Amino acid sequence: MTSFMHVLNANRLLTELPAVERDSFMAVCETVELSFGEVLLQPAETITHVYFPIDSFISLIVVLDSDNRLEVAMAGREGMLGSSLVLGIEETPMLALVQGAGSALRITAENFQQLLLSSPVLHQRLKRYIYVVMKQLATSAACNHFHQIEARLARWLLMTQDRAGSDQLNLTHEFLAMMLGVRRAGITLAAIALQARGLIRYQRGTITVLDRPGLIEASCECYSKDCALYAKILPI
Amino acid sequence: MTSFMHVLNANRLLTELPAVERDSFMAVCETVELSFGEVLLQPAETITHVYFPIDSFISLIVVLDSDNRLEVAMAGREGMLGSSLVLGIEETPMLALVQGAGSALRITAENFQQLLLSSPVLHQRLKRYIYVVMKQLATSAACNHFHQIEARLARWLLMTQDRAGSDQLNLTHEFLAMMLGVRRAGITLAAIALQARGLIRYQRGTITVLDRPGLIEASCECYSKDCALYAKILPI
DNA sequence: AGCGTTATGTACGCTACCGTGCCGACGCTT
DNA sequence: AAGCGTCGGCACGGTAGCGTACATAACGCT
Repeated sequence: MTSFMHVLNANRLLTELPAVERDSFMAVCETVELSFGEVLLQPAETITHVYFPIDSFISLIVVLDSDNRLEVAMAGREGMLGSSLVLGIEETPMLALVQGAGSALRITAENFQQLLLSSPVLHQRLKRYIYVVMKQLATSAACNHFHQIEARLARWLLMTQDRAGSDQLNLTHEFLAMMLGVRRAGITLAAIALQARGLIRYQRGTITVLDRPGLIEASCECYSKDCALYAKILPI
Repeated sequence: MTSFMHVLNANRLLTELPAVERDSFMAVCETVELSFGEVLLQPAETITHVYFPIDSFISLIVVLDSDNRLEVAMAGREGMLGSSLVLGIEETPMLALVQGAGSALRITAENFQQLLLSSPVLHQRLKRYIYVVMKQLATSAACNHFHQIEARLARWLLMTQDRAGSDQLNLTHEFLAMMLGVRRAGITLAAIALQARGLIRYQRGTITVLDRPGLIEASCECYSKDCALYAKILPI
């Protein structure tokens, strides 16, 4: 039970719940292991389960067509997958891809909707989370439009590091190119530049963050703004 | 009273409300005139009023810094301004600029939050609206990233025409450049191309849509997708 | 009619990024 | 130890859009 509470507290949306709500939550959730590359939801698919990552994290990707796809949001320990159920919508807007393997708490859509009715604190917190996501989506739109690959790459690495909880990230240039919606060669050039500045080191599918403050310096302000927003709207 | 009902029905989020909810709404709302260029909300400002446009419409703009701004959403007769209050958040994520003069229904933030508690149908409908906006924000991010100015301009004109309810739009290239986050000269070239194809005609701050189907053809699919999404999630 | 203001056309060199394709290097498998 | 698939470096020409600047044209005011 204590260890289960520990698990609950590992997702930041679930901390600080009153005992009653925590018990209800525990009664219906299960722990699952997510593996890298797993597709949890296809765009416009019906949501069957809601996920609260613990040490895994998930990329939310807009698929325009077979050639054009772009990651627009991430959900790790600080977020969730399936938030549209909070709005009463059972379809998902985007492709959900497991980007960091690990565990997550899972609830069926039905149980989740029941739970919301009897858990005002959780419900309120999740609505606030949706606001954060909305604002981040809006900012991302502008960021992807105006900022250059190198700065966006730096931002992306920082966001990933936060969620992975490690300075070693298993990522290929190919994968990064898909996330940022650019050429693989474009990532290579940006990565070379960041490495030359001593901010990262990489070889064959592994990127190590060497100088986090330097990487923040190299990223656009969108990273810091995102962090500040989350801290403001969803404190602790 | 009949005319007031007419006004209520003029905003698509307010149609089809049960009589009780409509009465509560009418009791606290007022009609206001919005003039072009008026700033209704600065980013991160506290929301004092919620607006339901009737024949006006509002641009929601992300301001990254003084040079970089980008319109990411529009609210006309089909939408509202201040939806974050539905999520229990009193701050606004973006700059709200009146882009089409006209009238709107207005409610104070306080009254609006009261109203939501006693109006389940309205509340549900507004949550669905938030979902639509979220998905549109995500799609916009990808659209602005991948699609070219000419297609984006066509899309933007169509969206504006829908909300203005007229094929005559009062817009300068300068203004369009700000909305799309591109150079004024870039708009001029795209506009020339669209005019050469006989889709629009323009002179000194007025753009006339001549061939709507053709313009849809020239736009990216994001326009049709947006329309389809709204129709699916918020029918009638 | 004349004048200032605002809107649009156009031109310049420049940059970031594209699509593609090739090569070498690494590391896993057998 | 050899082989093969994956990953990263690099190079090519091409293009969309940038920043800037200046010229022309329409309108509105006196």
